[in-house]
Amino acid sequence: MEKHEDFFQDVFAVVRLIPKGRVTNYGAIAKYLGAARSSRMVGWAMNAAHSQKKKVPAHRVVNRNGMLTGKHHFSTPYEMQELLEKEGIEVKNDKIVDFQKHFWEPMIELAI
DNA sequence: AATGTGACATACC
DNA sequence: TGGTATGCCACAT
Repeated sequence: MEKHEDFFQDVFAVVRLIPKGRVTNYGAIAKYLGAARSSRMVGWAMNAAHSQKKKVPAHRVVNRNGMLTGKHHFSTPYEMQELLEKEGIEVKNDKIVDFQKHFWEPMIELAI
């Protein structure tokens, strides 16, 4: 087996697979990658998403509560919410409305 | 090698 | 409801 690529790259790959209008959380991604307890790393990977040449829809990744905790890391705090709303996701009080409804679970969608 | 960090998750008060 | 504490693990210095 080849050695794993950077954990970051795996995270980015999954995030890019998130369909438009869907969202997921850090824990789910971590779990999908086989590192269920590395949810923090997923968030941290997003921090590096900015340096990636390929765009990473980081706005589709929120915390377990559906809260836009990472919005401060965008160009503007509004960008994240606007992007989500543009995709048909309603955001109220920095929190996604009907989060479960829009939730996208890699484990299922990617049919491991 | 050791220490610090973090866009989380969970537990506790 | 919200602050604090702890576990967790990959990465930066």
